[in-house]
Amino acid sequence: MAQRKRQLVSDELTRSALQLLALRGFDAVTVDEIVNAAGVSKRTFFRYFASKEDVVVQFLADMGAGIHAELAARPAGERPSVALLHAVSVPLAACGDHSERALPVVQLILRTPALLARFLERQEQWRNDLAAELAHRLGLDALADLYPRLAAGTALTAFNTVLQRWSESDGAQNPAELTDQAFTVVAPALDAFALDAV
Amino acid sequence: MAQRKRQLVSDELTRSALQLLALRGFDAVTVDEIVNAAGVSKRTFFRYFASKEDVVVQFLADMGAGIHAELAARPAGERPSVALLHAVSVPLAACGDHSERALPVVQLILRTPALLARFLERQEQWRNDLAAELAHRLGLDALADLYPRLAAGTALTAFNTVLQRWSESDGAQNPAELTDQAFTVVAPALDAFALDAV
DNA sequence: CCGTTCATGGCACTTGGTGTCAAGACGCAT
DNA sequence: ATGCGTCTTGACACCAAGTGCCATGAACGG
Repeated sequence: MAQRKRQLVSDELTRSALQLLALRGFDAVTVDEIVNAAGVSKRTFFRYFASKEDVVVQFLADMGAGIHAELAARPAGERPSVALLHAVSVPLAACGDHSERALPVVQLILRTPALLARFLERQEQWRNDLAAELAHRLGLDALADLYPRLAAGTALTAFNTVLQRWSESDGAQNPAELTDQAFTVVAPALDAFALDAV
Repeated sequence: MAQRKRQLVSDELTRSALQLLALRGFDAVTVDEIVNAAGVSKRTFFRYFASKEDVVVQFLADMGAGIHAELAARPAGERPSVALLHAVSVPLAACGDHSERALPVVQLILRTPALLARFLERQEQWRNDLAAELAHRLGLDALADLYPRLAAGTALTAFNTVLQRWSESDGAQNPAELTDQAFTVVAPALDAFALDAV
């Protein structure tokens, strides 16, 4: 029950924050304004979010866990390019399905340097997780071999490129379609190891 | 002459900053300490650098311009994978040649979240520049086609992976060698467009 | 009904970063 | 040498992000 109350406060905080930030831009809104709108104290805000950037980036943070989980769930023998395509497709398709909410946030992040920086920093973590998962799938050493990190990074490059194009087109382009296109370009590198093994 | 004086102040600032930051860590050093060591005012510091992070990241910022210039200088008909390999190799080889100075800075950046974030943010700019240059070389539309951005991002993924491995090995591994290895994995994707054209 | 626990709010404080202005150094012309 | 713009700097005040600390109050269990 205390759990639910926490969730409630957190939700209200992100709601107020995203509304204000999307409306007036990241730098023009102070944390004091956000907490006033949400009806809590500034001190409480920083108990829920590590920084002003976090309240926005957190909103997309689940995607990282989602990609990782999806990759782990793919069948063991699947080619890396196919497994990664599916892993990345799920959250991107979700974006396309909820453009109303997702698009403003994505655009805000991609257009605000401070937010982009934090977002990319988070992605480094995703990349390490994906690399570890790939290494596990292929029986490689995540630290010694270059391939897992390269493959994870390349997949995330495709992810970012799709997100960027989707954002720039104001949601006009279909994320799922863009993802497929991106992976047809990138797949040869992702399967490089598997092909070498053959 | 005023130009040289500016350069002198800037150099002294970066020198003092890097020494202190490498010694005690990014968060444990305040800007006031840096400017005291350099003998200038805090206000002057922020006239030279946009942020505390910048004084470190700037140190590597030239690499971006270097990569771009190198790519532009490659022969027109060269395959993308080869052109990008050379473009990325130059600054990485320079790192290997000056490990004494470069390694501590790279390690500081990769180990400090705030610095990593700013560094990656800068790289987004590199990525756009490289994508534009690639599009120009291949007669593509940098905005409409996915390939240029994917290729630029993939090359930078290789770049980052090499940097990371070099940093983690405390400089033991040879950057030039790592770069070659990374590009043998990644090359198939980089040449995907060229092969399609054939 | 009492004590514990936990989230919150308020407050003081540090630090990064900016606007403003006056003072000094330099080059240049008279 | 004198006077005049220009450019750089330092000092000061100021704002906003973020943290440590402690009192308070509400929910929960005995």
